[in-house]
Amino acid sequence: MSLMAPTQQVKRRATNQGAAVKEALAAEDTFRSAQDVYATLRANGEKIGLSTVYRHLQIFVDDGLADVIHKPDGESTYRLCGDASTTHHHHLVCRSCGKAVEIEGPAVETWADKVAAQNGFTDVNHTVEIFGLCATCAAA
Amino acid sequence: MSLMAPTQQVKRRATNQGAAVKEALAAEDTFRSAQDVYATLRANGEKIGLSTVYRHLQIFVDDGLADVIHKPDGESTYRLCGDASTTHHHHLVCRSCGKAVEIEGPAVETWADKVAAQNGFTDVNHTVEIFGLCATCAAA
DNA sequence: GTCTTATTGGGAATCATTCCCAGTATGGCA
DNA sequence: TGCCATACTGGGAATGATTCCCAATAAGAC
Repeated sequence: MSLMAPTQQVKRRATNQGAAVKEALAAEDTFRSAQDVYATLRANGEKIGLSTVYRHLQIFVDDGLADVIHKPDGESTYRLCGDASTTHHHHLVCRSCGKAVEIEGPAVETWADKVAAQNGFTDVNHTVEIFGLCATCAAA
Repeated sequence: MSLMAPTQQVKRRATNQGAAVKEALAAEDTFRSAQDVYATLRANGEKIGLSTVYRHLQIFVDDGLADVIHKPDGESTYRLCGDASTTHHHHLVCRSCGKAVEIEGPAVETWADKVAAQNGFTDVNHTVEIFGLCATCAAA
């Protein structure tokens, strides 16, 4: 989402908690809320605080390691994304299980820029999320 | 955004408060938060409660009179939209002043549907919002 | 090992939004 | 025109996610 220049890595220590959060996210290819990740970690016996989970999630986003999407109900959900920072992309998200598929739409990008320019808008970015029911959830 | 069948109007009374909220929204073509609308109304001497503002805003949305967009920070903002219910459209929003321009992108619609179908997703809908700085705000 | 300081976590604080419910006002009806 | 059933109102409590604060803890450099 950020339009800043590539975030330069700040000095950052390697901690168990940070690794745990990353692992939790890596375990599934779905968008998960901070609360959810926290619950999972605790249930897993991990010793970690909620604040810390939020902190790391935010760091991942800042570092371009994770994508965020805000569910319609306002909750923020996170997911690790391979080369998210290098490849701008969007998501097709299952509104039931959260499973997400990365999608690209070059046409959409150019369309967005064009429309913005035509209306005199600058410093533009956009959000495109497609919600639906994945095959699995639809069958259930 | 809803995929339901056109909401059938429930019996609904005409009240001063309801009218006031609608007027407040109609006064400007920008997306405004409930808190914002509430503050404006009160500042304007209107006798109305915060709950009531939220209530009417939600009603407008349900009735297809208004559009909602969730700002990246999670706050919900509302704006009256002429024939929103009949014409599916998106918005180009100024991230500074909230001013919004209605835009259409037939290509985006079909693209979204196609991508979803290819991935086995059903019951699909999507959100597309473009944020930027309008000419006025950019100049300031 | 020691020291500097980033990191942690738990509880308080914030904030938007929702809930609850007794009081109020609208619309229908006689 | 007056009355009644009930939709609407609003203030404060409740909720829930997220942020803040800060003393205790633990990386990592020398």
